[in-house]
Amino acid sequence: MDKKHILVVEDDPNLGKILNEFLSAKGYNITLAVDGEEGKQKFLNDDNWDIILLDVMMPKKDGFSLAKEIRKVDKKIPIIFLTAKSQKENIIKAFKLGGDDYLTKPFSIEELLVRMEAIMKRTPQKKKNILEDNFSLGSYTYIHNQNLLIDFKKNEHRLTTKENELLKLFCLNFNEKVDRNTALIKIWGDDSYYNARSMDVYIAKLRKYLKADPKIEIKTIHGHGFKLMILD
Amino acid sequence: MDKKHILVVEDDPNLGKILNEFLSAKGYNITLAVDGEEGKQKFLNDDNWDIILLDVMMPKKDGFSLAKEIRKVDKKIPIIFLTAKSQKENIIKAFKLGGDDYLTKPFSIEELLVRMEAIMKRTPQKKKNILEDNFSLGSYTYIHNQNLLIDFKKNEHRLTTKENELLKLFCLNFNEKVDRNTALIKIWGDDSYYNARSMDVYIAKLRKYLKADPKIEIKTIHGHGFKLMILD
DNA sequence: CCCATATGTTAAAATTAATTAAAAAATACC
DNA sequence: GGTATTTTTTAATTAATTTTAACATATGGG
Repeated sequence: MDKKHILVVEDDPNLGKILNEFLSAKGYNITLAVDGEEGKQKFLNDDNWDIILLDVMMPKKDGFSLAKEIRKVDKKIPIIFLTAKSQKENIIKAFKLGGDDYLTKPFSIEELLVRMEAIMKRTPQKKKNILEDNFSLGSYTYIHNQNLLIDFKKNEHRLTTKENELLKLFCLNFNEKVDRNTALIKIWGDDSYYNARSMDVYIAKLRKYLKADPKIEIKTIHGHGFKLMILD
Repeated sequence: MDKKHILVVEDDPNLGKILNEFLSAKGYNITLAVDGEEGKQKFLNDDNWDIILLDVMMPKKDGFSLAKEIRKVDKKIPIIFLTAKSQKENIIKAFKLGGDDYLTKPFSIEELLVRMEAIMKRTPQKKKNILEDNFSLGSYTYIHNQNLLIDFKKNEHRLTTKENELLKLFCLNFNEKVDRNTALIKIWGDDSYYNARSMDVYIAKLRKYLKADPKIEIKTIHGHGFKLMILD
């Protein structure tokens, strides 16, 4: 799964709910905590967060204190403060504590979203996004940065850009489902009808390249996407 | 290296002066432009910027248009918008254009500073923008400031201006994709059809020069650009 | 079981890139 | 200042890649 994980620490249940619904709908994975203590628990409980949204005024432990504690163990995780007060000193303090942004309530939730995304685009991916140079795929060897797919007889297929991007995406998600939309947006930029048909053409090409090894399969998950896997 | 370079594009001379004095005092190197056109000139004139501050409403070319043009040649340089209006649509637009922050005037200059620093802390250090005089490229040595490409047999290719600019751009982005548009705008000044054809001719010339070492490749990324890389 | 919709396959069309040669423009030389 | 030389651009041809189209087949809900 490559959903981003967001920890939201917010004591106002209304705002919490709105954030949860909106951000979930945008494809994020939300965890909600209702006070600073719980926020800390949940933060420590997982080490897979992509960004943290912190209310400043909260019961038990305020957002600034929590941020300070988070920064002791994680210097890099993006933190955005959400707060009712917006005195200058507070803003400065928020950034000095290592915060990445500071929004004053009431804020536009869309603005929050674009600000989050702006920060995350500058944050290195934590994922196993790196495919080894020589990826062993059944009896094939796949060298993604050379667009090369080599079979056991050393026959080389030089992949085109699109073929390569698609195969790379499948290998990065080996044994996991890749949604049609995910692939379309990542590779084609949008998921229009014709791009979808184009992708189907490329699926066929990849299957043709890979058919020398009957154990390798690009399985169709009807209505959802594909899964590259090896049968045993 | 030492001082960070900031390009400030702001038509209000008072604000320009304040920014200049304050940020200079904080150890930054400031370049001021007073309208969008001049901003573009200065931006293209140097490729060593760390961050850009853009007023939105300006004579000749507004900040959003300038940002769009800047993003054509540099996807990563941080951009902060400074503006009098703060309608929601504008904020969203600013971020969608690839902006990193959006401050509404009048803003606290200290807040601007901490926001700038928050963004720059997430921005990878620009690579040694000045290639070493002797850049080792596979079995070649490339001396960019002498337009010289020397192969392992000490044969020298004297590069023309365009050949040199293109190879330099590829070396500065070694192992990374260089978009066609980026190259066209940086080297030819605009990305018209004929300039694109001209660039293709130069790509062929460079490939010819480099073909003595089969490990060096200028890889085509169809629909996007090129990537200079060394195979292993 | 039927139907609407989604996917598979192949071929043709459209777009984009590579290559080579010739024309035009810029520069250097006398 | 005019001519030779070099550099860059334009043009024309070929090749590669991607998209569109047309038709075949499969899937799952009703």
